[in-house]
Amino acid sequence: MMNMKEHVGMHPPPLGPGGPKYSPLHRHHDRGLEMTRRHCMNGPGNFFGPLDDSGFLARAEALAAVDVMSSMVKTSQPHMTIKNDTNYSHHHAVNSGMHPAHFAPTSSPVSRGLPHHHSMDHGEFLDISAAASLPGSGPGPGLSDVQSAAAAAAAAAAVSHQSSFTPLPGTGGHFNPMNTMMPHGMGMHDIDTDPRELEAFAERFKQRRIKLGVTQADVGKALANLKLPGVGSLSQSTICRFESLTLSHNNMIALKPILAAWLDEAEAAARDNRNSPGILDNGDKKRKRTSIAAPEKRSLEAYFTVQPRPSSEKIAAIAEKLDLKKNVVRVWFCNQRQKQKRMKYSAQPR
DNA sequence: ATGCATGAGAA
DNA sequence: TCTCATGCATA
Repeated sequence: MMNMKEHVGMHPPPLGPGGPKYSPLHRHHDRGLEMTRRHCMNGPGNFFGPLDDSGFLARAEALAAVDVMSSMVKTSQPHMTIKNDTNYSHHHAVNSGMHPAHFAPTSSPVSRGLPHHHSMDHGEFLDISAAASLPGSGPGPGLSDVQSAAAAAAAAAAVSHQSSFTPLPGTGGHFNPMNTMMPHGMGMHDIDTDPRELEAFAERFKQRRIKLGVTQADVGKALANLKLPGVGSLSQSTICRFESLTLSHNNMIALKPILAAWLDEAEAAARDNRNSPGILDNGDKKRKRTSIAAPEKRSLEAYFTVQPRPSSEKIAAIAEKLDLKKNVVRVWFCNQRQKQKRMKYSAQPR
């Protein structure tokens, strides 16, 4: 079974299977650089200063950039503040349910509706009761059993959520979306939204997951198998990002109970040591990814410091100068904005 | 682990 | 059109 999306079918580039590759890799660049750049930026001339090591080349880019910027910078104010996700001031209602397309709802496996201010209630999206299975592809030694057991358990059992993972007292299990502006003296309810709690949980989750011999991808699929209402599968990417806190604060909060539930069950299953066949997946891969060259990326970053939200026209102008498709530029800006909001790099006091 | 992308829902 | 949650593809 493949789970390609509808959209993929629309304009899927001619591509062969890329083949899954894994690299223990590292996290080379970006974030830090990004931040640094922002902090350093003061004037048009400085935007590129810190970045450019090559000199003239970067300079050329800078000039071009300034050109476009000049039109958008009128009353410009170079400054950006790294906004923490506390700025979220809107939206979403809960999950839209899954699509009939196979089992993995790509659009909203979980609930997009994050708890926000006013009336929120959570708990609903974790209501679980399901059955899951795990991949039997044993990566290693003799962990297969554990994995299967874990998966099976997760599947079979329902979940409560915080279980043994949330040592925090206090909120009797309610989310408190508003702690966004508390300097430090949370009073009663930010526990669920407390960054430190999330961080602690993420770390714990990862450690235990590994101990169970389950991969990030396995966890994502197991969640789907649990068939919790409104909760589909999650990708390896998302699990990874959860563990590394590279998700928005709200997203972390929404996912935590779900993952906590899985972990709880998985460990229970491991304890009982049961075996389940587990469904192995196949994977078809397709879609191609466009990549933006370094020079262009640098220019985009420069523009971003000046105007994180360029108008459609500015985007078009930038796209032309950099010889990129307008949509690519637009998406790049969107993604850049999102990055600013990721938990790990948001000014979370710690 | 992370870059580029989609899509639902809110503005 | 943007935001946000997510994912495929890939370094």
